[in-house]
Amino acid sequence: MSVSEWQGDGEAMCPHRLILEHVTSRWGVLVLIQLLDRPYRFSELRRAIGRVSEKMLTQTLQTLERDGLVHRDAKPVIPPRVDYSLTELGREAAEQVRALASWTEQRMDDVLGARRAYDEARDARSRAS
Amino acid sequence: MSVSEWQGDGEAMCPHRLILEHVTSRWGVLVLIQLLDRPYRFSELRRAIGRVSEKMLTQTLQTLERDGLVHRDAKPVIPPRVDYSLTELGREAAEQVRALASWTEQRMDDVLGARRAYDEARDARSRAS
DNA sequence: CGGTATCCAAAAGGATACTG
DNA sequence: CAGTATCCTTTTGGATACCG
Repeated sequence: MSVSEWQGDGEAMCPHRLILEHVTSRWGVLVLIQLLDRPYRFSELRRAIGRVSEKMLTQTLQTLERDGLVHRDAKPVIPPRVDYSLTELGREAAEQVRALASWTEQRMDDVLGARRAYDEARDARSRAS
Repeated sequence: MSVSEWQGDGEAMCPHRLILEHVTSRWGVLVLIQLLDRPYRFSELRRAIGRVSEKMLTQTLQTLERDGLVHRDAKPVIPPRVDYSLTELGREAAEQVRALASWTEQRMDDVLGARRAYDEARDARSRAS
């Protein structure tokens, strides 16, 4: 499968790439993984993820809901209560994303080591010049 | 301007999320998947991905190289020739990313259907009000 | 509580010119 | 060819105020 096969036909980006970008977006990744645990209320989700603004969380949830990955259950009570959960489609995506996140966690030390080596090599080069 | 400056990522965020963001970044995803195929030269990679500026491709490759995911092989010839390939670490990451991309492709129709349903429901609601 | 609307700052990204 | 450097535009994201 070639990357260029996903590209748009001139103006818009191809749908495949767009969906992938929703799923791999900064907050999309975190929301999907968090919801694998269990359903969350809006504020609860915000606290669980941490350092996400109301605006970005709203935007992310709406995008994921529109793509059919997240189910939004707004209960008509006072005060309002809205629960978010994964659809079956969302669970599939979330599991892929979680696999990637787990890999990242397992291999973090290797990456950090590679970074140190890279930076040291760069510093040595700049001293030599 | 130093590399670490424009690469940003000053140690504000936890390393785990940071690595994940490099791997899932817009161009990072495309580069990793493309390099799963075989090593590529810079311009060759640029053509294969398409619609990526020189600047962004350079930036992405440097970030992935620093994280130890991509190997850069600059041959001291005229004209310059630089080959990029995946490291073992990079191959592991790329395979996870490719799995996610494949899922997206397989499930694209479901997502597009969900979107149509969402938009129609929203339009119906706005007409009713 | 769970949003929306608005404004503003910061970061990403593109175009162009230039270099070894 | 494979980049850097610079300038500029676009997008992203946060802060704040307000609403049902």
